[in-house]
Amino acid sequence: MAPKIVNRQEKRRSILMAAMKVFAEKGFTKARMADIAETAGVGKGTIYEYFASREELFKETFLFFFEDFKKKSDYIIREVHSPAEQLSMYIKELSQTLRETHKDFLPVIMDFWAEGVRNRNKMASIHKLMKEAYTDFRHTLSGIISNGIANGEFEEIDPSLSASAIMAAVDGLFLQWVIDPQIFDLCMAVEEVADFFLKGILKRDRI
Amino acid sequence: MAPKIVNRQEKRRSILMAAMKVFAEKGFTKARMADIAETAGVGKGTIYEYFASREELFKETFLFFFEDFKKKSDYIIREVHSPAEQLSMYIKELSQTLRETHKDFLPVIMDFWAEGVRNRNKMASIHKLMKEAYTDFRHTLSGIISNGIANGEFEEIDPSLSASAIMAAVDGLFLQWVIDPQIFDLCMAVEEVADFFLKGILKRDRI
DNA sequence: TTAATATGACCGACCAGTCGGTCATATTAG
DNA sequence: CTAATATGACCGACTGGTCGGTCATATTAA
Repeated sequence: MAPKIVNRQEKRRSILMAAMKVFAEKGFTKARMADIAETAGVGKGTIYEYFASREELFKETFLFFFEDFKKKSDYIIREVHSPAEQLSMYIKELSQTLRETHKDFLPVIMDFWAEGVRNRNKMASIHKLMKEAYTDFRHTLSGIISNGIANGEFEEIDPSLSASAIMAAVDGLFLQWVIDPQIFDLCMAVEEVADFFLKGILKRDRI
Repeated sequence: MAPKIVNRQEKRRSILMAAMKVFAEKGFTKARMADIAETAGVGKGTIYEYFASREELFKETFLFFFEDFKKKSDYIIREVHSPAEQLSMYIKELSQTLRETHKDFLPVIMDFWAEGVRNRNKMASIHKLMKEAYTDFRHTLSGIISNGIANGEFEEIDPSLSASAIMAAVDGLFLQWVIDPQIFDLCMAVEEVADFFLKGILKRDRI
């Protein structure tokens, strides 16, 4: 019955995609291996031929999202050269990704956070992944800011803390938007806040 | 004919406290009724004499935290009269509450968020509570800001969006701090960001 | 006063259902 | 044929919530 699937990588991928779809619909906690198997069109046992556990599927999903955004942001950094522009593009991309791509994955994103915070239990690895992801974000952003300071575009602010502040604003607005999408449009809100921030750190007068 | 002289309110409260303790240790999802019963020193069935379900226990816990903060913030609003001062005190109180009181309740707070977002399922009530809480925060903050604008302390900014931004910054920094407490001290970070924000909205020159 | 009785708080064994993961078997490929 | 792979029935661990029975104590009758 099982046909001529040959490429293991490909099959692994298709199972992962099915898992992501189910996660998206139900969230990690409520996603059942049986659902994933059915969605992938394979037997439940087959999943375990490709993934050690439900947790591994979850981790891979997290990495998928992270690396997806990373690719886009790397592109921005590479193609745009003014730190101020980089910053504003980066932030915009982040909010758009959250709003559009991730819209359907809300429950999963929340589960990432919820699990990422619990660093005591056996899901510690998710905490580690998330910590690394945030460190990476912070590093990228503070790099941009440092450049801006160096070339005189920005005031002499604390790059790391500023990076944290930007990420915080995006995450926090996202959270409010998720709870009640009526109050504002995520991208607009993020943009306004980013503008305010930029205005605050841009050197007014370069004599 | 009440046989035993049991203060029902008091007992209810003690069970709730036990639940909060267990939630704090394990998070809502992993907290078992059996654990709560043992911690409270009562039989499992007894819990159901006071609370309809595990979910109700969870909701009450949320309300407990929310109302606790609300009390403190009301006091600030009442006692301090300059909007700029109110704002800065309010933010400080919020971050302190998060850092100190809520430190041990991290897994629960994350569960509030995670559950609050899932507004489709039967826990819809948590979503509603959370939405109300956020609306309340936003309302308080934008009220302060409106006052500040009216009396000329602040620039003519959008009170609601500014309120959202402040909340976002606090929530977002909290999140990062939770994931990695090393990178900064929550209260310091919040204070710096708040100062930056205040500097940006304070009217520099009045005539 | 005290014994009989009524009340409802309390309990934990139990139920019914769930789900992640395993493994004996089936299918296919070579 | 043998090895590799796929499968889903099955297992065992776990859990939220229930229910019939118990018993401490308030009430009452004598």
